[in-house]
Amino acid sequence: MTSEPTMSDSKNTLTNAVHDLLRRAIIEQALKPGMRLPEDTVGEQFGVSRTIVRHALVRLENEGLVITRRNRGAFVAEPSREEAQQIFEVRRCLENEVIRILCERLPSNACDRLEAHVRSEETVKGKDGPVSIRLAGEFHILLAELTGNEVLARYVTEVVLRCSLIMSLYARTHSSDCAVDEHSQIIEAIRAGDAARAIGIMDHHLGAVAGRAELSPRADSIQSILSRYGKELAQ
Amino acid sequence: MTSEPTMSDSKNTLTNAVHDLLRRAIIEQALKPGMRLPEDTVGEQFGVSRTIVRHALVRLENEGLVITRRNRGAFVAEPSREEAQQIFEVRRCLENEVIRILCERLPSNACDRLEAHVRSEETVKGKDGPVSIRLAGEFHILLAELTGNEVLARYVTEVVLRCSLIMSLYARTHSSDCAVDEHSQIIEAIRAGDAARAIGIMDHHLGAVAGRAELSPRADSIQSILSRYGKELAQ
DNA sequence: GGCAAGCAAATTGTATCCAATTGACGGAAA
DNA sequence: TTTCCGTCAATTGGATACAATTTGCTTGCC
Repeated sequence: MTSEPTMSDSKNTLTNAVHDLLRRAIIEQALKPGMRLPEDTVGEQFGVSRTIVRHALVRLENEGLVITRRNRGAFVAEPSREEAQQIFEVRRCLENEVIRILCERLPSNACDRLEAHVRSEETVKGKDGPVSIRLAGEFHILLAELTGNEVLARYVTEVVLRCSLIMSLYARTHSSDCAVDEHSQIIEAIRAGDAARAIGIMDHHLGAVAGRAELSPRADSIQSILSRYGKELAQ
Repeated sequence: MTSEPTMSDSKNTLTNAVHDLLRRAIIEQALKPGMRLPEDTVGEQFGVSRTIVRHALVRLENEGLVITRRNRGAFVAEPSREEAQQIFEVRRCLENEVIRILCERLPSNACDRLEAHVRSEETVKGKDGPVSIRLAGEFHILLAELTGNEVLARYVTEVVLRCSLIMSLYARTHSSDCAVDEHSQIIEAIRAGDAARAIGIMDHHLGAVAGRAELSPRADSIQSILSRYGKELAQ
């Protein structure tokens, strides 16, 4: 589940490699939001031509991790607070569905895999580094993949990745202590087939994650701020 | 809402144009599932180079409307019955969320726009042509866009389009008579703020749509069919 | 008659090349 | 001093050329 079997693993080798590398770099905050991604710089770095980089960037844009401006190039996305709330809304909806499905039909080895993952999360517990961020996200991705619904899994993957990006932008702290514990609780509830409780925990969990990002208070989009100052200038 | 303002309308003009054109052609069944899409054939047809076509195809692949095989090229997707069920599952989940949101916060002009759309659906009622298929889908897309949640709207758009493709593969009939009527009922329920009823209708509606496609009965993958005919030939 | 190997055609994968657009810098005029 | 305009460097948008891979067919052998 880690990261590779992205449905296009064995094809488009180079494009895929660059795509995965860039995505990882973004999620782990090596590439920070707003940072430019010039095609030939990236290309030289990886020893491939712009063509490859370009294709990778197109994909990343589709995933919402990168935005491109015409004739300006690609930038690591900087989700607005509004966008962040929308993403969290969708994520909650999707993950609740995941829980619902898993409580109905849980694959045999599911709990083992989930618990194994939580253990690996615990080994990096305390360190608030990029690795723990990635692992925390991958727990949810694993959960989605266990449903067997690949479409659902793909969407959950996308939203989770974007949430990682959001947290790197807005979160005050990444203290994942409680998170790991809640992951365990979710496993418990699912094993018991208690959908209601599992959804409750998940809601609380996502709420906590979203809460750690200060999404609501400030008005965020430049235009929403400036719109209060009159529009007369723009002819 | 019709089709253009796809968040990247004014940029990448050529790529976008080809992308939209191909998508439309697929949804309206001008390009049938399984049909090949050679890059230079398409390119010549539209008077652009392979570069453009390829970018468009990458996008379409991300949307699940085409698949590409390494060194073989791109084909219009032929969703398996299993995949189709997964898509319907996700669609139901997402559209229920749409309803829930709309019952809470309904934009002022929403009902007008929805009813206008239903009226335009009624004008082509009876004719089971590609246009009515597209319009039926666009009702749901409009619904999603009215939530104001762009992420949600994007996912709904994707699933709805894929459902159109699925229907063109598996549906016995496209009789959209009942569908249009149910669209009206959904508007009614939303206007009344009755989320439970609206969701009920939507569930029934999607169930009917999914039911019109004979998804469950036959095993569909080639290998699962042929496996019953003995495997002795293949060494 | 069937099977395997090898060759040729077609198509994609990748790199390089030219053109067009953008943003920045600097100079000139008000 | 400030604003405006023109030129220039940098970077992407798009097209073409070459390499690698696959496929289907032909040929020859069993």
